[in-house]
Amino acid sequence: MDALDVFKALSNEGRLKILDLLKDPSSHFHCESGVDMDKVGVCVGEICRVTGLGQSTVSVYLSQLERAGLLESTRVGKWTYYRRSKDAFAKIADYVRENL
Amino acid sequence: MDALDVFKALSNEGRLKILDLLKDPSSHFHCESGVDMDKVGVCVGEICRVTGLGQSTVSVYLSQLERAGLLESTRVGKWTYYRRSKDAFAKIADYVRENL
DNA sequence: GCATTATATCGAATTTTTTAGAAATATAAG
DNA sequence: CTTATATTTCTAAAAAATTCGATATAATGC
Repeated sequence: MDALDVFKALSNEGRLKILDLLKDPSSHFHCESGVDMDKVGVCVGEICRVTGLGQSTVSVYLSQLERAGLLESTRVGKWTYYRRSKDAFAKIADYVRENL
Repeated sequence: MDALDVFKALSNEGRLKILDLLKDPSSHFHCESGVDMDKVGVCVGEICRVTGLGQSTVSVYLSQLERAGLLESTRVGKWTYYRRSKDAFAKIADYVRENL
């Protein structure tokens, strides 16, 4: 885990907002293609729609969050679904408690 | 606690280095004025000397870290001694685990 | 093949952060 | 009160991050 990358990813309001929305996808987003958002994640376009941020901005944000290990993604057809990493946040909490 | 301020404070290599050095002051710094560094903290000039960073840079860094609640300071005579906050890091760890 | 849709990447303008040097402030010592 | 030292604040230039629109890539359906 690159702590600096993680903290940089977390030091932006828009990215924190996305992380928060992704805690409970089905209550914030809806999905045309019928995948289970709570399992597979949410596609880029939906995140744009809900946050009001531009498409390229959201795409970059999601890449940063994924590179830092906070999100995971799966490509299904033309959609890329992003979801929260299952254990990243507990690991970060442990890191903060033990190493920071 | 302003999480964004905390993560911004943590998203810089120099500031992370300072936090690390301040974990064990007496093994990295020495003190002319004879205060107990492990209790009171380390003065700005010493942090400049050890990190090699400019004095105004270090002063700004320390202010940012203090504003985010990660450091505390005490002025004694002409020196300002900075030390790690006793419980900030456990609180941040809890925040990450529960709210992020 | 071509048109459409979703996402990623590029390029550029804007904003923010970083950082150093200079000036200002505060304290101590003579 | 003057001088020396430690720190903070001011200023400004350089570097990095933000953000958008345009373009490129990838997948779908005709």
